Amino acid sequence: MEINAIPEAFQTKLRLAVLSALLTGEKNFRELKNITEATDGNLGAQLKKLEEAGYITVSKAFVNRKPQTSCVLTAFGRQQFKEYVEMLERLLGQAEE
Amino acid sequence: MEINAIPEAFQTKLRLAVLSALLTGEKNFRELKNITEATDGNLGAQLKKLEEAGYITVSKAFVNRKPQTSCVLTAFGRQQFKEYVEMLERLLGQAEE
DNA sequence: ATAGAGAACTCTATATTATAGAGTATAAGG
DNA sequence: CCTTATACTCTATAATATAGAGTTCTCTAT
Repeated sequence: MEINAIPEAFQTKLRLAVLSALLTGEKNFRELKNITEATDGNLGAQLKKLEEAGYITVSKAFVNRKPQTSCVLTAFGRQQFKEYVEMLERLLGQAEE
Repeated sequence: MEINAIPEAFQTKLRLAVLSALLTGEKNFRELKNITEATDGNLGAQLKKLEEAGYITVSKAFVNRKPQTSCVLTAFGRQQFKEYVEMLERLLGQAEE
């Protein structure tokens, strides 16, 4: 990954917070809303972007007779996150030599 | 540093690229322009924001009889960069346990 | 049947912010 | 003076994040 080609997924607090939360496993819409403190509309919009970019998978089902949207990080999403962190580590490392 | 309070400095490619470039030492306006491929106006605007936020120090002088703007990372800027990377590492680390 | 509740959406308007690009100030050199 | 180079300021535009209202869907209760 190059410093001039940082994916949009990492360029807002909200999307980054969503990805971070998903690193530790599946989360539903409510959980993400609590974690990020975003409004329904905004969270929905950003989830859609992350899904379209292939970072997460969104699935819908009825759980306890209530609708539930669940989000999981894709292998690609996890990999990109890792590469992003590694790029930053590399830059920071260079500086300390 | 908290995932819900990521500094704005890290929320665009351009500012992040500037900070990254400065990790390895002082850079002048032209160098930053080449590295980031930004326009004069945009680079100037983002440098101003980074300066106002205390991440960098901008100084002006005449070098070889030409005006030269030089930018250096402040201790605060370096520290914040480090904390940002550490936060991401922590999040990534959690996920792998 | 029908009404109501809860979840999560869609849609639209607004606010914020990044960006481009023109114009400007400054100092040096011819 | 007039030109050149640098780096700025200013303004308009484009892009995009966000808020919030309204909608859809399914289940439950009456």
